[in-house]
Amino acid sequence: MQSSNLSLAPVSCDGCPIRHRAVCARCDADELERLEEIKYYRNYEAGQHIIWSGDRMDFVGSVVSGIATLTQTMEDGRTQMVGLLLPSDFVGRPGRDAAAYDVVATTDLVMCCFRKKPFEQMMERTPHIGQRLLQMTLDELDAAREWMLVLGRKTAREKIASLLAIIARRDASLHMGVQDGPLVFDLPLTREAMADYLGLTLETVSRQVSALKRDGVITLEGKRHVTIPDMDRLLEEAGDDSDGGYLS
Amino acid sequence: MQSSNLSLAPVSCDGCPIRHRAVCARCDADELERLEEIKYYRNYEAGQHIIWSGDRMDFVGSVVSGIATLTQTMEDGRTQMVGLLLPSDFVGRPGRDAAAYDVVATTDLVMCCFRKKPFEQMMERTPHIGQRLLQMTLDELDAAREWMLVLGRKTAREKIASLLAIIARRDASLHMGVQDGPLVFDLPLTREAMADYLGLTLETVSRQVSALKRDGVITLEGKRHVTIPDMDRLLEEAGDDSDGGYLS
DNA sequence: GGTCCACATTGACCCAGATCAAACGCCGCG
DNA sequence: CGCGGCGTTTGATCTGGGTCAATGTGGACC
Repeated sequence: MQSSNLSLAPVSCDGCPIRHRAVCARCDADELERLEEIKYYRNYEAGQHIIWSGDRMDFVGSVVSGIATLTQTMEDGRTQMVGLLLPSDFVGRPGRDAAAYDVVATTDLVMCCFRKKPFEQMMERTPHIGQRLLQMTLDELDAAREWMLVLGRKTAREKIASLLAIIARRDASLHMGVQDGPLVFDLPLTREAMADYLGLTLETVSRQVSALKRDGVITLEGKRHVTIPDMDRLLEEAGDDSDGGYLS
Repeated sequence: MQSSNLSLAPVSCDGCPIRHRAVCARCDADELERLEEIKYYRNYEAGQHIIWSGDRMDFVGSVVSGIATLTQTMEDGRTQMVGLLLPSDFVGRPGRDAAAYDVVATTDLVMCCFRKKPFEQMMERTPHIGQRLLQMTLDELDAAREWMLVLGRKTAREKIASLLAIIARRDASLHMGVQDGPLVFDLPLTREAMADYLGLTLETVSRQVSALKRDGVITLEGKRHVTIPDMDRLLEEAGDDSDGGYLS
């Protein structure tokens, strides 16, 4: 189950895979040095709770590798995912004591943690960190608002198509090969997690994925390996502007 | 229709009603002075479009008085509100050229605008602005995520109750009288706007409002004036944790 | 190779909320 | 005073997606 409990974390920021995308992106060598003093790495296994909603937070940090979900749950068990955390995404909120959401690792995961108090102090003195965090927060706010349209107004089929488009797009932006061929990727989520993201039941997710497959919008190998022969077609199914023309 | 086209805007920041809640909240006298050089006021009438999605933005700014909505619309006309802008809320995104959403005034409204370029430059030099904007953006992100739970998982009745609770709460926090009596306020939204906020049809909104009234959860005078005899009861109907215990 | 278990698919049925349609109430205006 | 329009309510009907239940599938472990 835990293929390796050895730390796969980078030892210093120099070789860090998220060095230029995380909160620390704008920091210079000097600032980085001070960050290193308050940072430490933690490993989590797939399925493990990283943070429980309501818990006192004594750290903030960045996802270095792996994937986690941010979820909210009502007393009766209804669950809504409110964020998907990918490498370089920030976890926690400076200036708040208690966690507002559950954070769960869906794959094995490495976090780069900063002790909260010193990090907050450093934010006061280091504009670069706050500036970068502002950028990232604005991006997340945009993503959240995009998602509100999906949740509030799209049909089940459009929801699934939207999710696939998002995952495909970020996956493409990761291995930045500008090959125009069919997109291929692995779904990092179970059907249930997809349902929690989309405000659906897992049965409906399963049915709509099957329908998209039947209609040739996607191809499946196994349950997780997806091929998208025609991205425009997928975007059409998602109900998005066909031009897809918003580059951040 | 336009009761008064005269500027009701404050002339200087000193007497400004949102002085201590807007982006400028942390600014000192000196910084405020520099802000005043790049600011100007604009008035809008109820119903007027303030910003069209996709338009080039040459300003950012704060709502001084009045209420506006942030909405996203699909080609086929389905619309989803993604934000409700109240006095002190910030409009526009530094570092982005094109507006991502439609902004529409739902009441007569006054905006305090800053020319975008100079504002961005000033943000670089004035940490206080960025810090405050970060706080505000984090709050909005939390609100958006709260809303994702409402959109994705709540029933129509719970959605209406949630919206009423939110409006009641912010209204209470405005006229900070800690009177524990029944809450009373005016709905700032039409049934259609409520529907756009909640991902419902206006008929369903109307029916559920009637149902809450019939069941004594709320009282209505006319179509807009709402009394909430028992806030805990309303929160229960909203499906929220009964304790309501998150103070920011 | 067989068993187990978690994940996934598929089917049958039902209901909350959408859709379509009609009518109400209120206000401003000729 | 009657007219028209907008926001709203209410009713009748339809349907997308939820619910409940059974079955399929593949990988880990004995």
